Parts: sequence; structure tokens; C-alpha cells
Amino acid sequence: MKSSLVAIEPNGHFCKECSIREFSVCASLDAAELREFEHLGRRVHFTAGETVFSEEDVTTSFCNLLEGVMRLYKLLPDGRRQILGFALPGDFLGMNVSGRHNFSADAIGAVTVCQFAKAAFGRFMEARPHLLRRINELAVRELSQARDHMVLLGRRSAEEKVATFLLGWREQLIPLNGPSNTVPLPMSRQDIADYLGLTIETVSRTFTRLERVGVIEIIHGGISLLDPARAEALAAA
Amino acid sequence: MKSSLVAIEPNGHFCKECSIREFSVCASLDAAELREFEHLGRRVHFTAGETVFSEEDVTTSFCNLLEGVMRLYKLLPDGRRQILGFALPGDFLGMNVSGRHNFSADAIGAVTVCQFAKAAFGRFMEARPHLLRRINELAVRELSQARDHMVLLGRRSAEEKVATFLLGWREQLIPLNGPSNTVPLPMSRQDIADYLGLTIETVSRTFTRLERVGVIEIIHGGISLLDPARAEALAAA
DNA sequence: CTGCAAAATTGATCTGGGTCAACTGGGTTT
DNA sequence: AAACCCAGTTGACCCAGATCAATTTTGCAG
Repeated sequence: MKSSLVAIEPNGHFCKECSIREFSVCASLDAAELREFEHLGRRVHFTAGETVFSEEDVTTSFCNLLEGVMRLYKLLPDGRRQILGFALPGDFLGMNVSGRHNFSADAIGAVTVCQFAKAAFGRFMEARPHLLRRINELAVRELSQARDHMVLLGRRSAEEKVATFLLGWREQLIPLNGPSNTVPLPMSRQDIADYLGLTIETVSRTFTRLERVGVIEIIHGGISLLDPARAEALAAA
Repeated sequence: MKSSLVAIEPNGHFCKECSIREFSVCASLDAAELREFEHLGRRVHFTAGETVFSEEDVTTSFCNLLEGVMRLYKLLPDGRRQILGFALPGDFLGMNVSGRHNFSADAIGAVTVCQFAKAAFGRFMEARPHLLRRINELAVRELSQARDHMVLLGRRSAEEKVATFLLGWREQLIPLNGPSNTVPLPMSRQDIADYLGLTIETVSRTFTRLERVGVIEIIHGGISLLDPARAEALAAA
């Protein structure tokens, strides 16, 4: 699980060709700034299950997810896990106020990130309020998602949780893959359970029930959303 | 419940005498800026149970809580409620990215806020990156709290939830009242239940149980924390 | 003080989702 | 192709916390 051997590419990378440039923090930078910016970041690869950073680690760098999916989570001392969310390409990770990460992040499958030394990034941002504004915008959006998730965790039934998750995940994938009723689920059932505050068995049973009533079809590596309207209704949106 | 008659003070208010200046966003402003800033805000009073703003309302103003306690919450269509948190003096409310509030806020008891027109505040902030930085810092701190609360809602037992809440609320009150084992609880049992994802009966029973084992004493308008160490242990921090 | 309504507590019972355990099936190793 | 592994599914049973139903307590208005 621990990140042991990590490939770091030599710094021959150009932001202007970056696939996520228009989604991420970098979207706020102009051509001249990008040229300076690309010297700050270096691409780093992780394989399935590797930990990119851990809660309570001192934050030495921020990172921008380029490829792959990550799970963001917190652990209780006795090992109970709550997954806070799944990160997708374009997500910017590492902002905090204490100087330490306040959650952990693992690669689900292969992952590439663009890593920035905290100090250098901070200096670069110092003189560029538009970058700060962009980061603030992302933080506020994330807060809004966190609030929605609190409602889900505190007040929704298992079936509502699963339906809400499937619809929300489909939504999250739109900027990457375009809209589709075929929803890939790269994370395990255990990950889904820990995201929804359920057990793996309850998630599995709920999937089967949703399939039996014709709302979804369980396919290899994901689900197919057969009846989105019905799913919306079950989600009690 | 709806805010009907609201007292608005004439604008004879000076920031430099404001009780929360050093805690809140205003902490980032210098004397000259404060003089300009104080023309933007106006004090508004609310009485117990009044709604300060509602989810989905277009955001026309931000506000800074000056006195009193507020509950911040979201409702599901069928009336289930999740309280996201309790706001205390110094808290800055209203930041969002969609132009609409993404939660509702009620006064618990009498409340005074310092209200800023969104446009004017935005213009003021435009030229002052340090204010933006301060707001970002508050957003990031709030995100961290939201993540902790997700863990509580998704993975903790009723007893852990209640113990965690009491300790957390005591902590939150320190900047206002100083440290104390006498913890006022201005919110109702129902509010606590909706904050913790429990029912009012479970909260009540858990309080009684904690009292029976000598961890707390239930007093008028709050509790007294008799055995903080034991409470920490029950909270499974 | 009296009467009433809202908030809180307590008890009895029920149930959604957890726990424990067995089984299935696809993928990998030998 | 046999042996194994591990994620996922399914079934049987259980229990923490919800629900339902009285009380009891508190806060106030008259």
C-alpha cells in the first residue's frame, strides 16, 4: 500500500499540451504564466493501491490529478474508514490550513499526478490573485459537495444512498467522457460502502435489488443505467 | 419561521469597536481599509427561529455573524433535515459559486449579523488579495471540519457521535468564552439529533446514559463535563 | 398561581442494515 | 487444467437505533 518506488519523469512536459489544462487550476493562467508554471510541476506515476499522501503527513507538495482515479479518505483509530470522495483528472489536492494533509489519498488503478512543491507554488500564487481566486472557487465548490454528502450520510436510506451515488458519479464523469448511461465503476464495492456509510453486503444487495427491478444492469466493471428517471426518484433528490 | 420584520440599524457602526473584528474576515484589513469597509456593512437583527437566508435563494449579500448562534442546514423534499453546523460570532456566511445559497440558516435565539451587499463586497475584495486569502483560509478550514463531520455521520455510533459533539462544541466555544467544562447548549435536542444524524430520542437517551455513568451532568441550558478524559475515550477520537 | 403548549424524557416494540458465514465465479499461478 | 485467491453475492440471524406512545418537565401568558 505504501508508495515505495515511484516513477518521476524528467521535466520535459509542456502545460499547453496537458489534457486537463482547461478544467483545472491552470485554466486561470495565460500563455506566459503557463510557460513559467510548467517548470514548477513534475509528473509522478502511481500504481493501483499506492498511497499518494497520508493524513497527518506534512504537506510538502500540492498535486493536480492528470490520469486515473483516486480515493480520498479518513481512518478512525480502530480502522473504520470513511471515503470522502473520489478524485478525477483535473482535481487539485493538498490545500489545507494546518500544514498537514487532513485526509489520505490512494490510487485506484494507475494514476498520474502533476506535483508542485508547496513553497514554489505558494510563491507563484503570491503574485497572481486570479490563481488564488480559481483555487478559492474550487474550494467553495468542494464545500458544496461536502454538504450534499453530509445530507446523504446523515439522512438517507441505503437505497437512496446507492441511487444518489450512481447518479452523482455518472454526473462527475460527464466532463471526462461525455454523458452516458454506461457508468464505469473503477472502485471496489468496499470503496462504495465506505463512501456511503454502509457495509459491502448492503451495497451488494442494493445493487442486485436495483437490477431486479430494472433500474440498472450490473455489467463487468460498472453498471448500465436502464431507467434514469426511476433512479432519480429512488434517490429522493 | 420566515423572516418577516427585521430591524436594520442606521449605519452608525464602527468596525474598530466591533467585538469580532480580530476573529473574522475583517482581521485581514488594516485601519484605512476598515474605515472604507465599515460603510459596506449594516447590522441586522433577527429573533429566535427566524430564517436569515434559505437554500436556493439568490445570494444578494454575505454576512458576518456578530452575536448569537445560528443553525445551518439542508432539507430533503420530504422534510428530513441535516444540520451542517452551528455558526458562532465571527463566522462568515454566504460564499458560493452558483450565485445561490446552498444551505439555509436560522437564528437560534437572538442574532445580530453584519450584512454586506454581494456586489459591493465583491468590488472591495477585487483589489485586496489579502482579504481573498483570508476568505480562502476560512473556506479551507470549513472544508476540514466538513470532512471530520462526514466521518462522524458515516462511521460513528450514537454514543461516539454525542460525545464527539459535546467535546467539539466545547472546543468551538473557547475563542468566545474561554475554556470551560460548563458547556451551554443553546440548540434544541432536535437540532442536535439533526446535526448528528440521529433521532431526538436517541440523543436524549444517550445524554441520560452519559450522565448515569458520570461523564456529564445535565444542567439547565446545557451540560457540565465532569470527566473530559472519559468523554474523549467514548468519542473514539 | 393556573393552564396550556412545546420540549424533553422514558418505556415498549419494531426494523433497516449490520454481522457472520457460506458460496460463486473470474483471474492468476504453477 | 488444477489449485488458489479474492472480490462479490447471497442467506440466516441479530442488534443499534428508529418508531410509536405515554409521561414528565419547562416555559410562559393570563
